[in-house]
Amino acid sequence: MKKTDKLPIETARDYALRAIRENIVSLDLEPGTSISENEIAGFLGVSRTPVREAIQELSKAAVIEIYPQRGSYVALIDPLLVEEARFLRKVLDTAVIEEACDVATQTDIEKMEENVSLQEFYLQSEAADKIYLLDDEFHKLIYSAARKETIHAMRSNIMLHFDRVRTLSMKTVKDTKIVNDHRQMLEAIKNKDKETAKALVEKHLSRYQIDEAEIRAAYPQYFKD
Amino acid sequence: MKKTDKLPIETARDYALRAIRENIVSLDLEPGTSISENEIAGFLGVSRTPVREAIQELSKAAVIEIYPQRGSYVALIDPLLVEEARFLRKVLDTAVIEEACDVATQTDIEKMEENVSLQEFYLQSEAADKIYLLDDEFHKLIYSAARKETIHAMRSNIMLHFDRVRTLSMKTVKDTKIVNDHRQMLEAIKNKDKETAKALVEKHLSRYQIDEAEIRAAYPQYFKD
DNA sequence: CAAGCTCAACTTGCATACTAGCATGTAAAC
DNA sequence: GTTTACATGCTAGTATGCAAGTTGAGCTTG
Repeated sequence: MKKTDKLPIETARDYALRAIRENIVSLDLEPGTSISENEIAGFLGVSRTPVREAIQELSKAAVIEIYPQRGSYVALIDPLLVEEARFLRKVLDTAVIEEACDVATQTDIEKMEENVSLQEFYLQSEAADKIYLLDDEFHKLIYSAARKETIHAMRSNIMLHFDRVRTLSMKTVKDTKIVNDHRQMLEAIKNKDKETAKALVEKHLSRYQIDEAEIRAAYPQYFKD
Repeated sequence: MKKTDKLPIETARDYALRAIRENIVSLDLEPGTSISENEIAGFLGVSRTPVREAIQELSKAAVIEIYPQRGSYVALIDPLLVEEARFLRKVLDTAVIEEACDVATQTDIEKMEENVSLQEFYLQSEAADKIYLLDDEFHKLIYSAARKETIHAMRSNIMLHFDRVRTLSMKTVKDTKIVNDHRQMLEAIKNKDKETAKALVEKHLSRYQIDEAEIRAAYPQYFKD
């Protein structure tokens, strides 16, 4: 597990949640790893209570399994849950980008424009981690433009399952294509072209699906079944 | 706030969550009411910790607002959030019932059959509360048939906003029509008729939308803005 | 050697004590 | 009468203690 510093603004609870979540998505906490409230509390320098609350929340999202009086474990990657996450993302992203085509304001579009430009900039600097963050931010901006921020927040927990696979597939999926997808999505929204936007979402998601079989073969110990 | 007995199987945390949630949906905890961890802990006969965890979860769903060192309040009904919940439900229910048309097994259909039959039975006895529970159960069965149980679980939190309005509109929406909708949905799934199924979902949801303006006029103190 | 028991070391669930910050009422100063 | 300082009592955030249960190592005993 890797340590992150606690930001001054966040509570101990939010800090613990962020730290654990980041480590799960990055796979620094490997699927199947046992974790304990005490251990993490000590590591992060906070007490058990905020850590406990963070673990409780992640167990709701089924990325941590709690066995009372025995221990807690980072859940193995469950292909059925990954599939559910992918289904949810496809259905929601599609519906939301359509809505964004209808109601996005000039301000919304400017924010997206700035974001995609930054992506294109970092593409040249080959700063993959920056692009990763901007990627998340871009999709969030679409939800925001569609006035569906709460849905986006709700989406993020189940998406953790998808995100772990995304981490594993990062090496094979080209940033160039991702950023290009985003640019095209933005143009579609500008043109209020729903059909193109929908098609782009599907194409975008399919990029991560291609090599799941390979990933599973390469990291069998991470997977359930 | 109304008291429910703690079920032997559930933890104090689950008990607190269930009790608070039920009271919010039923509006026995009215929108705008201030609540405190201490108060509820005393009322339910558990300590602050499980109550606190329950409140934290509900604050994530934005039905409780926490102001640190000041207090927590049952959120007013926010029309924008209600709209988001309705949007989410429409998008998801539609996609999921389509999927159910494809993959529902005979066992799934038998469970739904049993549920709808019970609804028709209680319709004659005019047991509205029973129908309410069966209603929720029926929609859950559809998600289950589509193998989208986790999405359903995730759905339930944001749906609280919608459910509060549903409580207020219960008097005007006729159970007869609801149950009839369910019967027709089940038949559509049996016939694998996706188009009819989708149309039924939209019709079904529109029933609750009709009188939002009236409700808002009747209970202005419950609404935000 | 093998089977079974004991017990220590863990785990999470829950309760409670303590801290820090905010709101409010009161009393004193002007 | 108005304002300001402060005491008081509330709040949630956090730390910690205790209870109850599981696990596994190691000893005991047959």
